[in-house]
Amino acid sequence: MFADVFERLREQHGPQEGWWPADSRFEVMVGALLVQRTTWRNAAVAIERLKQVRCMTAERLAHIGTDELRMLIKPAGFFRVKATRLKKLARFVISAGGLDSLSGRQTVELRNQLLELEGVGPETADAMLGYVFDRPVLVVDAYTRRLFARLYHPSPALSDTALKRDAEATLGTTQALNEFHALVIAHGQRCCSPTPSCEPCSLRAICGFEREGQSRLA
DNA sequence: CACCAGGGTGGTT
DNA sequence: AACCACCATGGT
Repeated sequence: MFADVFERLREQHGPQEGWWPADSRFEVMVGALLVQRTTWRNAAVAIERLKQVRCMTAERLAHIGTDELRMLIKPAGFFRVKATRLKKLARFVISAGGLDSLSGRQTVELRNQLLELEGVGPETADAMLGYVFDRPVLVVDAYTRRLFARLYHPSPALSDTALKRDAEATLGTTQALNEFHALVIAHGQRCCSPTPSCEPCSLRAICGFEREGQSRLA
């Protein structure tokens, strides 16, 4: 299932190497928080503004004034809660002894510690594991659920943990799982809108189930 | 104008 | 466990 979908997505949208560009791993962590429930476009503006004032480091973020931080990240939306969460993230990284120190921990333990952070749920934790700590995990987001709900239709949708387990067992490597996530988003942004409109889409048999009656791969 | 975007939290039933 | 309101800006 995952290998087949991966092939078709890559066929249609091309390789997604170099997705999630950033100058540092810490910048990826910041981006993972800032992009929550907004577009990458808006999050990128906030990221640029942080870099312009040299605040894209754990040390600077931990000490910057909350009001100033709020103003800087305002374009990303939810700026009050996100400012608080960014400062807690920065303090966590510092107290842990830096990202290299965090990298030495077991994956399950690291994931649980990320989940303890305010504002870091399952998806953000997995994004950090995959794109910061090089761990082979599937990031399950709204696009992923929507695509596979349509794929399995009319059968009931798989749980997030079931999707993760299958994808991680099938695709295996961090690179493949990260690229798969990028492909799902690229596909979702073009074809799999909330209201299916996959006319030009080669995965139309999957996405257009409402017009086709049932989903199918063949 | 309404709706959506690469979630998460806290409260209620 | 399944809902709900809330957080807030910017594009279509």
